[in-house]
Amino acid sequence: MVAGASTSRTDGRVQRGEETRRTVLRRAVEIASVEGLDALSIGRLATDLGLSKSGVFAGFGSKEELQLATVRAARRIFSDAVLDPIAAEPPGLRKLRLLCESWLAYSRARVFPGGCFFYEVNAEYDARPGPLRDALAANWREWHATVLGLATGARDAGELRADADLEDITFTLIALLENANPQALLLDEDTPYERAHRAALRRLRADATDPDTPALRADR
Amino acid sequence: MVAGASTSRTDGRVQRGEETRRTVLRRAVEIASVEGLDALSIGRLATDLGLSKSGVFAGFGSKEELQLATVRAARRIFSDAVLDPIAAEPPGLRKLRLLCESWLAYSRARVFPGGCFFYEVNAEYDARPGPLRDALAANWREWHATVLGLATGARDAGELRADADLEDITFTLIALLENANPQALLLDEDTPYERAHRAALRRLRADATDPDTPALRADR
DNA sequence: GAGATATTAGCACGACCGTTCGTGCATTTT
DNA sequence: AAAATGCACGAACGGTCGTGCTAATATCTC
Repeated sequence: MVAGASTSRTDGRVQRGEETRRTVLRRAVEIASVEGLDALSIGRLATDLGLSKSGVFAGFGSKEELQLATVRAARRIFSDAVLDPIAAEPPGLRKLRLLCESWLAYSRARVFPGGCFFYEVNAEYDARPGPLRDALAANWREWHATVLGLATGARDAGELRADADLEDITFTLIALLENANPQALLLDEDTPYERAHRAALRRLRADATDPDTPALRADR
Repeated sequence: MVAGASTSRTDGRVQRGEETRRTVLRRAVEIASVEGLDALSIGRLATDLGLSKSGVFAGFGSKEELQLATVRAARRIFSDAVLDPIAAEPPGLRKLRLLCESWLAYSRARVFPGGCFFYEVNAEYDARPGPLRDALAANWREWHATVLGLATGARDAGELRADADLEDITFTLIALLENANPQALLLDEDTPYERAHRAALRRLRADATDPDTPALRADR
């Protein structure tokens, strides 16, 4: 009791439990990316996955906890899809550019069937106080800090001008990326991704110390 | 019957009906801007407004029709708040800049309590086929065409370079504006509006024939 | 006035919601 | 072998949902 540290070495029961939790969350993340966190319903998840409603419920304790767990699961997926591929890249302008491309590929490839998970749920909860908004705000700050960190790295590497407003650059890049998503989905087009890519490179070039660096060629 | 053209000159009955419809829609638009079109419920609207559920229902015929009417109502409010104020302005770079400022003021002032109505509902329905998505896509195209039209006006006035990519400019401006909204709401900050404004001016300046035109001074 | 017409109210329906409860079952611990 | 643990089940709870029906009410035409 002192430290509930042990479910022995390997408990097949809890292992099975976590497996179902994962199954539920995999589906939950899909639904939420298309229809929002409000559209998550325990009964529907149960039906979709051939489980019992009470079983699904028991795995999370409440609907809100299910929603929070869904956000956490989405964060991991996002991180795997967008951040991991460029993790090994050394700081610099190239890394920042690769991040943009990685993000666009992530939205384009429909890693979440509804496009960017966070675009959807941020819009859903940005004006509704509560634990969900708090969690989403934290995720946002984390994402923002990541981009800002890469921008800082590029400046420290001497590839962005010393007086560049890194916060403004971060804001602009995120805006361009995020906005490609709804436009591509709503109009069923691919061009928004190209425009976002072009515009992002353009913005970086504007504050680059060497606008002719291979990472920033205009390519028309 | 030949032409159902007449509900006489002034029929107090239908007038009263339209009045309640307006009342319902005013509330519906508020709710939807914060919680989305899915969160609209006939019973809730009735309770909120002291009407009967069936009364509200009868005014629209179906939930989907209520949602579509809500979108139309929001479109009018948006147009009044953002477009009307600059309608008299002659085409040119200044008008384009004023549009950006008008939009930012609209989001900032919470014309809709949940920030930009369309940001919310586009995210909600951009991945869900159906009449609602179609209506939202049409609205988007209209908005896009408006911005593009102003950009074209600015170029035709000789204030934007002839070879400027107006589509890219339009995409970028919209992205900057729309993205200020969720960030301001989610983090409860005002700075995103300032960043969006600065970034929009910056983008326009980049393709302006005379970057020192008063409409585009950097102001720091 | 009478009668037509359009808006609103009252009520009931079936479906689904989140949640609670008691139970069965497989696994781990003793 | 017995006890304890943890997951999943089915049934049921009170609510709310959208949507029909029918009746009452207000306003029009005549």
